[in-house]
Amino acid sequence: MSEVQGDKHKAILDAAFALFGSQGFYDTKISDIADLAGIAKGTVYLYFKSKEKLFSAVSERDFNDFLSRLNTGLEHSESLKEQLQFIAKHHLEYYYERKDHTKLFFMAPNNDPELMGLMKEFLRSYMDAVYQVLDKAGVPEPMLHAKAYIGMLDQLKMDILFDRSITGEDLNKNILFVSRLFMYGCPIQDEPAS
Amino acid sequence: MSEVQGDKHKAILDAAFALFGSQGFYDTKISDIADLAGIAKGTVYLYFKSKEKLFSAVSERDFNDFLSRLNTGLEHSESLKEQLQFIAKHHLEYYYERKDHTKLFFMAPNNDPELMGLMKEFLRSYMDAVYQVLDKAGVPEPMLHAKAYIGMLDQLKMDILFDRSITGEDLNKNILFVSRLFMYGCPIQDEPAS
Amino acid sequence: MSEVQGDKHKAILDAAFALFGSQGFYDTKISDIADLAGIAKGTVYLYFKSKEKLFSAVSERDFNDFLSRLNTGLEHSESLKEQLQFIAKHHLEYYYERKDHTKLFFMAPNNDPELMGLMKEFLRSYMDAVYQVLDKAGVPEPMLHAKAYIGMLDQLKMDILFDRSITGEDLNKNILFVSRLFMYGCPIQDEPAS
Amino acid sequence: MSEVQGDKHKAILDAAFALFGSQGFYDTKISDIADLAGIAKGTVYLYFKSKEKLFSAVSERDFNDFLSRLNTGLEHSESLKEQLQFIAKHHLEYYYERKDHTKLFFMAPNNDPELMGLMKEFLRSYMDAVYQVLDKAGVPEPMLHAKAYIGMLDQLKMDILFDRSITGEDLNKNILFVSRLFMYGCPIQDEPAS
DNA sequence: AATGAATGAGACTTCATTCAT
DNA sequence: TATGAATGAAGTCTCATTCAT
Repeated sequence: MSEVQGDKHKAILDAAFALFGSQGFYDTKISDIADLAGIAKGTVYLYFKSKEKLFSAVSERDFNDFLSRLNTGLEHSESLKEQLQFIAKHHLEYYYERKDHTKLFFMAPNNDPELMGLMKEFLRSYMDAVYQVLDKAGVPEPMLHAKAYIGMLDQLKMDILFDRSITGEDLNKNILFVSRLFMYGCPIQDEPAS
Repeated sequence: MSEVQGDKHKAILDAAFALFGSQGFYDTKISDIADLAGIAKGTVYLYFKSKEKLFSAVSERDFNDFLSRLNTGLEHSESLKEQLQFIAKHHLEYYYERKDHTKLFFMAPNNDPELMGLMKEFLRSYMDAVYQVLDKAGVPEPMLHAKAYIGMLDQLKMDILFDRSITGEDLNKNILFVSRLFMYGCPIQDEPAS
Repeated sequence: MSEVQGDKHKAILDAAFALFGSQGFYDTKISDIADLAGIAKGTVYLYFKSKEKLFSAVSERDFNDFLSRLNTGLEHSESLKEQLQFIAKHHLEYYYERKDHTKLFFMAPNNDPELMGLMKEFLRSYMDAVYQVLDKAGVPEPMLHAKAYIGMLDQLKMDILFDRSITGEDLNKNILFVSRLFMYGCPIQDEPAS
Repeated sequence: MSEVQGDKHKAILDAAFALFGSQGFYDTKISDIADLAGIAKGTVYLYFKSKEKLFSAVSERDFNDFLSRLNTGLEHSESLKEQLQFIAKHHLEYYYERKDHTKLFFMAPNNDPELMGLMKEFLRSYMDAVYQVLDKAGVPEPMLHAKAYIGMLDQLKMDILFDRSITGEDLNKNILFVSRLFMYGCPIQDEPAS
C-alpha cells in the first residue's frame, strides 16, 4: 500500500515538475497535472494540500537532489581546486539538465512563505557546503568567498538556461574558467602604461 | 498639455513603483495605483495599455536610471581597479536604495515577453559596459569575466535586500572584497604543503 | 446617477428575492440572479459583497417592510382588541403574500452571523411592538404575553405557507380566533364532571 | 451479529446527533462522524444510504423519543389543566435538554423531501396528541386550539435555546403561564372603563 | 461486514479592461 | 482628457459517495 501511495505521490510530483517547469506555476492548472499523472483532480489534494504546497514539494525534492549530489561529489574530491571544479561542474550541469524546466526557477508562486523559507534554507545549505570547503582550505572570509563563487556560477547558468546554443563543451570551458578566476584572479594581458 | 500629461504619467509611474515594489505585481491592483496617483482607474489606461506594460515601464525607467548612472560613473574612473570598484559600488548601492522595493525584482509578472525582452536587453547593456572596461584593460575573455563579476555582485546584493542588518559599512567592505577577489583571486592562508 | 444605481440595486434585490424565495439560498446561483436582473455576474458584486450579504439585504428589506406596515397599522388601531386583531391580520397576511417565497424563511444560509443578528434584531423589534401594546393596555407580564401571542400566530402561519388550500376566509377566521383565545382563553363546552 | 450491527448503528446515530447538533448539517463531515464513532468512513454507508438519510434517522429517533415521552406523560395526567401543564412541561424541558444541540433545529439540510415529510408527520402526531386532549375535554375547534397552544410553547422555547441565562425556575414559571393563558386568557389589570 | 483511497462535479469571487458619458 | 460603472473569464478546492480489497 505504501508502495501504491508512493507511486501516486511520485506520479504527481513528476507531472507537476514537468508542467510547472515548462509552463510556470500560474499557467499550470491542477487539472493539467492530474491529467498528466493519470488520476483525478481531487486525488492531487489527497497528497498535497494546495497548489502552492505541491510546488514547494517539487522544489524541495529538487533541492534535496541538488544538495545530496553536491555533498556526495565533494566527499570524493580532495584538493581545493578539485572541489571548486566539482562545485562548478555540479552547478552548471544541474541547470543544463533543467534547461527545459526554466520556469521552475523564474515563474514560481509569488507570495508563498513556505516556498520562500524553503529557498532560503536551500541557499543556506548550499552556501554552507561551499563555506566548509573554503574554510578547511584556509581561505579567509570563507562566507564572503562562498557567496562570490556561487554568484559567478549562478550568472553563468543564465546562458545555459536561455541560450539554446550552449554545448557540453562550453560547460567544461566555463568550469575551468570560474575555478581559475576564483583562485588566481583575472589575468591582464597588456595593461596600458598609465 | 504635454506638461499635464507628463505630470500624470510620472504620478502613475511613481505610484506603480511604490506599490509593485512593496507588494509585488500580482498583489497590486490597478485601482490601488490609481488611488495612490490620485486619478481614476480608467485614466491609467490612457497612459499605459495594460498592467504588464505599466510594470515594464516602471522597470525600464529604473533600468535606464541604473545604466546612465553606471556610464556616468565609469567615465569618471580611470584605472581598471577604480572602474571595478565603481561598478561594485554602483551595483550594491543601487539595491541598497531599493531595499524596500524588493518585490520589484522577485515578484514580477510571470509570462510577459516584453518584460523578458527588456530584462535581457538591460542585462546585455550592463554586461556590455563591463565588457568594455575589461576589454580596454586587456583582460582576455572579457565577456566571461564580465559575467563572473556581475554574478558575484548580484549574489552579494541578496544580503542587502533581505538582511535588514546590513549597513553602509558592510557595503564598503564588500566593494573592496569583490574587486580584490576579481583581480587577484582568493588568498589561501595556510595551504598544506604539496 | 444615484437613480441609476438605485435601479440596479433594486433590480438585484428583486431578482434575489424571487429566486431565494422560490428555490432557497443554496439552490440559487449568483449567475441566475444576475440573469434575472438583466446584468452581468460581476455587477452583483459591485452592490453586494457576497452571496450571504445579498441574502441579508433581501431579508432586511423584507423585515423593514414588515415592521413599518406593522407600526403604521398599530397607530391606526385604538382598543386592545383592535390592536391584537391588527397584529394577527398583519402577521398572517404577510405570510399569505409570501406563500410562494417560503424558502426565504426555511432555506436561508446556514451559518451567517450577520443574518442571525438581523433576525434576532427583527424578532426583538416585533416583540417590542407587541409588548408596547400590551403594556399600555395594562396586561401584566407583557413580554411573556407578547411572545405567546406571536408564537400562536407563527404556528398558524405554517398552514398558510404549506397548505395550498387555505383561503382568505380562513385567514379572517384565524384572526378572530387567536385574538379571542388570547383575550379570553379557550372555552370548554362540556367539561366532564370529575 | 445483529447486536454488533446494533452497536455500530447506535454509535453512528450518537455521533451524528452530537455533531449535527453542535455544528449543523452543512458543517459536519461524514468523516467527522465516522471518526467520532470510531469506524471507517465507508462503514457509515453500510448503515445509512446518505448524509441526508442519516440526518433524518437522527431526527426520527429524537421525534419518537419526544412523542413516546409525551404520550406516556399524558396517560398519567387526568384533568385538562394537568394535561396542558404536562404538555408545556414536556415541550420546554425537551428543548432545555437540547440547549447544546440547537443546530439540530435550525441548521438542517435544506432541500431534503424525506426530512420534510418526517417533520410534517412529527408535527402532525404532536398536534394530534394535543387535539385528542382538547377534544376529549370538550374544547371546540380542537385543532386550531392545539396549534395555538403548541405555537406559544414553540415561541417560548426560543429563549430556552438561545438565552443562556434561562434557569429551571423560569421553566416552571413559563409552564404555569402558558397553561393559564390558554385556559383563561390574558388578565387586564387596569382596563379603561368601557 | 469493514476499509479508505479515489473520484469529479460544482460555484463563488476577483479584477483587468472597456466604453459611454 | 477623464471618469468609474459594468463586464465576464477563469480556476481552486471540498467532500459526499463508491468500490476494490
